[in-house]
Amino acid sequence: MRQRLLNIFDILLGKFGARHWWPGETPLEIIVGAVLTQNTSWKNVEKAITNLKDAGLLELASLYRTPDEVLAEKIRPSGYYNLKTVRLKNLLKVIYEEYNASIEYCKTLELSQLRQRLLAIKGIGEETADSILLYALGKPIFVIDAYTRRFLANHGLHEGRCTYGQAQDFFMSNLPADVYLFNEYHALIVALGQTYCFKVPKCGECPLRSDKDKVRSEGLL
DNA sequence: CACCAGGCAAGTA
DNA sequence: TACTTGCATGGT
Repeated sequence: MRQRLLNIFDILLGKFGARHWWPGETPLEIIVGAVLTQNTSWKNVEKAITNLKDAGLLELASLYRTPDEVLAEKIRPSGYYNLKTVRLKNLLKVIYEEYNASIEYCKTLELSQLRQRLLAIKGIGEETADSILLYALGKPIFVIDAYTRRFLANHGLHEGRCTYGQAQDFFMSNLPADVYLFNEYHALIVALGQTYCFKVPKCGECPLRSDKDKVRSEGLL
């Protein structure tokens, strides 16, 4: 399976090229994007990020002291704005009070301990935590998302439905713990999903949306 | 008009 | 453990 996964990686890399993820210039921008993109299209998140940049708020101290009502208005385009305002503040509070108000300091901390602390924050689930760990802090952990689940189901790489942890274990036990590889692999799966758009029906028992979509992406792989 | 998008938490059974 | 629901905007 290790060779199969590495082979798929090479094919995807050849097809789509290096993705240079995460789309964001600074670790803070990546962290903010990770929260704002929860169940939301990246296009809408871009509008929100632009608003924050224009207002000079995409900086740790500014963001932390901005009143909730103001912050909510800036991130409005990303949806669930009241919820996400609280989630961002919860996260910033931990960075401020427990991590020396420094994202650089966070990078020096141990992966599993940091992950556990992030998951304890209200509004930070597994995908958001892992996106932050991998893309903002450079920790070797594989990010699982909706695209990745469809990818696994469509290509029969994993039997039936699996939990987040099972999907993550699948990749991490079959690949070397390499930040570059995890970074690029996840980004390439997203590129594949966005290109072939293979969805899984909510109601159906079959994990595959349609044979047509499966064949299209299988033809590539 | 319906449905979806790079989730998460809280409630129910 | 396994559903269900609220959260909300913008694009198709």
